[in-house]
Amino acid sequence: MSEDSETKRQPLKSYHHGDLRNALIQAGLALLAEEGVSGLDLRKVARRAGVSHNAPYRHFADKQALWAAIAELGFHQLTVQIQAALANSAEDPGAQLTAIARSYIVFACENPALMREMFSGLTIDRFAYPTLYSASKAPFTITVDVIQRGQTGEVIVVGDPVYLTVVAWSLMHGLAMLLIENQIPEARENDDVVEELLQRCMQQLYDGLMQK
Amino acid sequence: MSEDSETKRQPLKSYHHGDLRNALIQAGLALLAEEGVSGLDLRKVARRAGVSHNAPYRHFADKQALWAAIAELGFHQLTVQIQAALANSAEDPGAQLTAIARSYIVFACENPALMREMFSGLTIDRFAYPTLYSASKAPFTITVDVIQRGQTGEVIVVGDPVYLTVVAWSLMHGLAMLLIENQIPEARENDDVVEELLQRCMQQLYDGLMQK
DNA sequence: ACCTGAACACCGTTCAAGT
DNA sequence: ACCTGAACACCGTTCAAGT
Repeated sequence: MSEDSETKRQPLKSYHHGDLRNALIQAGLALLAEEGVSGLDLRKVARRAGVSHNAPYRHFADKQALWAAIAELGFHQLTVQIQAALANSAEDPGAQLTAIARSYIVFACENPALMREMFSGLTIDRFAYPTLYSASKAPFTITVDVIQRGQTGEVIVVGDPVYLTVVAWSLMHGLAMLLIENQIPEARENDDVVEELLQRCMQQLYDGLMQK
Repeated sequence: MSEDSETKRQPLKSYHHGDLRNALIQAGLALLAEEGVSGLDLRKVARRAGVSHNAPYRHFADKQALWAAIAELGFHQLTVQIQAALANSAEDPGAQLTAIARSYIVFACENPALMREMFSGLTIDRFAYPTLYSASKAPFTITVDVIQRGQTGEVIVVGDPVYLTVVAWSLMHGLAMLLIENQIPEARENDDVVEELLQRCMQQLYDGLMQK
């Protein structure tokens, strides 16, 4: 929440509060959590940050650019949570993949509006916001690594690790998005059911769906 | 496109063109396809339908209600395509699941903005737009049926068919959403890669990820 | 019933100006 | 450099009124 420990130290307080860019992003995150995607507007964000309605234009070309910066921070937060989960997980690649999927889904359920914003079409043109685009790929890259290590240890089947990662990522992403869209009403407000769904998804992925 | 063959017959032409409600939905679909989600606004939709900017309020409580109606039609179109694909597919449950997934992904890639609108949070409160919510579950229900038939024929593993469907649906939904968000750049504008990804997803789902 | 025109509050963006 | 106030075009919604 307060990432400005060193910038605050200097008495530079240039005109307003030293780091308006960050203040705007934080205000946007807060509004997203409180009011959802439809509550996000530029003037409201500026008001919340305590500046006039066009101060943001000093830091962002337009509304979309601020939205992109918010989404980018979302991807960084998600990546941090995934890495923390991996650090606390067993060496077993199966357990690691499940840990990644669990972080992904917990993050989505705790930040549904942010998650929607992150996957709202901002990265369609992947060169429009290059830092957003590359931030969005970090979870993918982490998963590729885990799968490669699993293959080296002969725990995971052979095959192009990128393709295998697309499969695993699609599964966790789909479950996350269906959950926040409330398409699986049994799981609404019920963490046990969410965990059960996660377990079943991963188990089916590991074992396969077909009768052997 | 033209679903008004019988309403046009009568000379009822009440005031404007007999079925404004439908004309507004069609105009919205067209705008969505042409300009994306951000191009959707109520006044523009009304203009395109040839009516004043508040005529829509005779048919929809507010902007969201029209958006919900558009999303609902999207789910119906998706359902029709899935059913058509199933009708042309072999009896084999594996082939049928792949056919469902292929329709789902082709629909998403051909209508990315509509797909985003369909899963944009409108169904979070699943009682806000009940017909939208029930329309959104049709693909799920169809998949449950296929899986149940596969279990009866002892081709698909035993287990709660609803849970198994959540797994399969998450996988196809996740792949579809990642594709339209351009998170898998190799697949951009390349139908062969999309088909390859689909095949790998389904194969991995059927066979399992782990070394046996 | 169904549609229109005027009106209001509000948003995104621009511009000239202030420190 | 960074911020403000006025201005413009536009949107969502409401209301009184027209056929």
